[in-house]
Amino acid sequence: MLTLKYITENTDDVIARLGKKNFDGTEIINQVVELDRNRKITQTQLDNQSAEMNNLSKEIGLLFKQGKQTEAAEAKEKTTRLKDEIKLLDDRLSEIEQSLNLLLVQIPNLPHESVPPGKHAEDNLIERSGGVMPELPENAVPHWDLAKKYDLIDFELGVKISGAGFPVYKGKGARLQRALINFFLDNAREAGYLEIQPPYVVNAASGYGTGQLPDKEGQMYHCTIDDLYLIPTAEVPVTNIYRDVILDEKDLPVKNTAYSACFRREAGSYGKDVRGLNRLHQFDKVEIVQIQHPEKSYDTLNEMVSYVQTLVEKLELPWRILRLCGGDMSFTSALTFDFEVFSAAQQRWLEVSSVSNFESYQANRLKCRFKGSDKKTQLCHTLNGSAMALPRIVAALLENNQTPDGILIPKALIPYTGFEIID
RNA sequence: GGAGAGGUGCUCGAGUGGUUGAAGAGGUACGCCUGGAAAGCGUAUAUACGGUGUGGAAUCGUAUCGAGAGUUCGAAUCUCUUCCUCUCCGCCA
Repeated sequence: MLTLKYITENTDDVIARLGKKNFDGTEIINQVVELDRNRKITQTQLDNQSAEMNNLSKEIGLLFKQGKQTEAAEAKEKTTRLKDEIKLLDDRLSEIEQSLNLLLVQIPNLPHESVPPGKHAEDNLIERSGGVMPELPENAVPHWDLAKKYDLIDFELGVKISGAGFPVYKGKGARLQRALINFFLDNAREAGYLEIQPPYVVNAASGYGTGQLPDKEGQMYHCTIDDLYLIPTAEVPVTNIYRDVILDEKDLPVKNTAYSACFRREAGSYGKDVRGLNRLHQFDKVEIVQIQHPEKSYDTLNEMVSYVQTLVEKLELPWRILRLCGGDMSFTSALTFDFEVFSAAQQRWLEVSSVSNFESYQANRLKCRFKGSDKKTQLCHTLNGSAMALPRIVAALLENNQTPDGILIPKALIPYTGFEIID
């Protein structure tokens, strides 16, 4: 969430910039400013009363020591009134802080100045693109047919065991998954990321830390008996490593990567758009996370985008990078680049990665700070990106590389799969 | 799952109702000392919010000793709830 300080000091600017996200913040921001004013007044009053109380208590202690019982008893009586007032003020302060917090989590992050205006995905800017569009054989088919033909992925079996959206990978299909995971992890490690293997379930505090809770609760699977949530992405456990942490400036940037299965309830629609691997309840993803000094976070964002680009290039997929418009960006992001690869048989661009700079929005909620040589603590900037999500990559690989003889594996991946063709 | 012990600052560790935000030690930083280093000596070393205030600073107040609630004039210290850790037993990959 945005910091109170920033909102109160830049009120008009905040409202204006929220407009780019198609968010009318006039009312809510003014409420916040008003509440904050109240908060300060109440806090000051409370502090003063508490100080008086503390002084009185000390006096009483002294009086008792000196054996002045009557004076002590008199002083005691004075505290009754103070006590009531303190209780009242304390309650009021908690109420104000609660309301404030409730409002703050409803305000999205401010978009970076380079974010293009727009409301929908069509308004996103194509930043750059690359790769070669494949020429498919006449009888080319979408990946769900290929998966069946070569017995790589069994969607019906998944339905039997779990439900729709939980595919079963088999044989070379399963090996391809494993190969891609290792390929992505190895690349990330070589790019300087520390590999992490996080828990797949998290507690509520972690859910709040990265903003899945309270508003997006329905998107996560919830184990109610133990009040734990299945992670929708490794971002959640990995980022929460740094919850309530004060880093040393010289430890920045922190670069972490993690593979995890990702679980999404995603009450989505059915049909062509979500067929096959396009949308799943469980899928595999390698995530990259960086925590960076505020002054360097946009350089880091570029670095991460370039890194992801090397992945799609090595996989020899036609790709393009979109700079998301204000309306298509996530709630928490300041600037987001989406990667899409072209899935030739479906004739569609599929989103395979999303790389974002959250600036201090997420860090503020996490209380992830750093301390520099000037001994001041300030909020870090956090960034993350998928590098990458497997299902759509697999869809594109299958579709684009189909030949009459079978499906060819890109060169960079062969050391990982141990086979060159699926036939 | 049963029985017991415990959770204090960056770390270890003292502290069982009254200037204790917290002794002591270690670590770290800076300074002195040294030709350089070690040792030694000195100083500093939590966070948040609020007040006054500044070029930067500074300074005062409040809260925080796992978390939450309570008793009390006063709680790290007493009570309750809850979370977590450790030991023993049981169960189990």
